[in-house]
Amino acid sequence: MQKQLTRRMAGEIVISEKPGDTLKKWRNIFKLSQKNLASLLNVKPSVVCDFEKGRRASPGIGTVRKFVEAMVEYDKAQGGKIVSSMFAKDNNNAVYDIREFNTGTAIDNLIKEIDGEILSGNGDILERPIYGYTIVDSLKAITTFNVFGDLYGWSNERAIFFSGVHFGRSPMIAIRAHPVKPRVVIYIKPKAIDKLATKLAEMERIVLVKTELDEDEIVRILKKFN
Amino acid sequence: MQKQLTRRMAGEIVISEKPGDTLKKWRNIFKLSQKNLASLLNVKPSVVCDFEKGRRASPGIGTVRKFVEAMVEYDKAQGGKIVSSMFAKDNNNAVYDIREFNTGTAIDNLIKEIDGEILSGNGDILERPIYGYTIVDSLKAITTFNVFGDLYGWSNERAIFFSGVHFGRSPMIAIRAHPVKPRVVIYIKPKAIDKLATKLAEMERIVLVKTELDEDEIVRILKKFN
DNA sequence: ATTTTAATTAGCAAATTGACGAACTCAACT
DNA sequence: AGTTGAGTTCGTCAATTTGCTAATTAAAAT
Repeated sequence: MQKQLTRRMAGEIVISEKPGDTLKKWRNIFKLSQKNLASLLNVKPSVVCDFEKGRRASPGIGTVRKFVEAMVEYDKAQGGKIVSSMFAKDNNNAVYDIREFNTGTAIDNLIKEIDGEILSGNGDILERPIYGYTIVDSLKAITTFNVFGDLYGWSNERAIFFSGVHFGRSPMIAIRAHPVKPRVVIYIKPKAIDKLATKLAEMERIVLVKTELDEDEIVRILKKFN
Repeated sequence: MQKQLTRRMAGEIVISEKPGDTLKKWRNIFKLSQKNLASLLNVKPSVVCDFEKGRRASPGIGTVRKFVEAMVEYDKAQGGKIVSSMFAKDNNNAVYDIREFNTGTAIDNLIKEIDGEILSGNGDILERPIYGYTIVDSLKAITTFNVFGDLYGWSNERAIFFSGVHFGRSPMIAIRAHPVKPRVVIYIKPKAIDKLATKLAEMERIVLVKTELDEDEIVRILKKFN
């Protein structure tokens, strides 16, 4: 649940030009001062600063873990606003459970364990290892716009660009239906703008924008941002 | 592209009971021996072992980065089989681009940069910072079963359980349509099994299974696996 | 104009990492 | 029986990290 977020945060920090900057980014997202975060960690503010400023070239993963977990824990204690703003409510989620194994498990072994009956498949294909499983509600999986779960990198504080827009209704309806909302929706070269789209945008307090640039140009331009 | 994978790997390693085990898991996925990986990193095999066995309680993020990037680079040099097996082909993907900023950018600033025209939204809401963006093809986003992108934690070497199955056609059709395939599909308490389902499973060389246990029981049982 | 609050910089002591090499186990071949 | 390959354990040591205190700058608030 929030483990997923801590992983995302940790991964981003580790694989980053400037881990310190990324750390700082997250601290800001959680609306914590250095002093504040330091006290959560029982260290002095200068320690936090040293990490953010990159004085430590390669901090230990224990340090990273402490940092991200402290932030998430803190948010949880405050009601979990930040964390939950980054995830859809599990309510309407097609995924019932998802987990990884640390070592491979043979398929037939797993089948045996769950008392499964094989309807198709045989031979050494059954001996291949698998490394995790997912349980989904098939009905929901087909009827839910779970695509939109993919759209939120880590924060709903973001812009979503839509290309191939005809009237601009469908994207806004989908957003309306989805529990997590972006701050900005930008239509790329829309054929037209349906009134309903702007109405929904207003209702959701989302900034709706159109542009006549194409995707490549937008990408090129946005590269400048850091 | 593969940055996303390195982040996932790094995040998993950092936020893990036993980072060494997770490291090992990934090394196995990339089908590398310790010796092999060590030579990629220009260190001796014992170094790799020390990390996997947890002799270092908190290795530096630089070390983690070196490890995961070496593995991904290695795979890339071999044709990128492993990495690409974990992602849908970009061909059929609704997501055109996805990126994060390291510092927040004001909405109106971004709008200005891309020469956007505001159709709805005003006031200080335009000054709020955003931290990333996503570009999607709306048509594909609505018509593609991108839900299934969510189902693949990090590997297609996995089992997918489907609950609420009626005839078992829809899940297999969706899998057939999706570029990434699981190794095993397990129906939980299906009402019936359509012939088409088994036929498709054969075609895709997927092991198709049904079980009469319910989700909770399966979860409980699978907890044993590590 | 003065005081807080937030963030940065730097020197230092203790603890830990990162890497090596050598010795050792344990299967799997030949 | 002997050899190879993969993986493990451990003593060693230079290089780095971790966390402290104290001093300094910057920006907000009284």
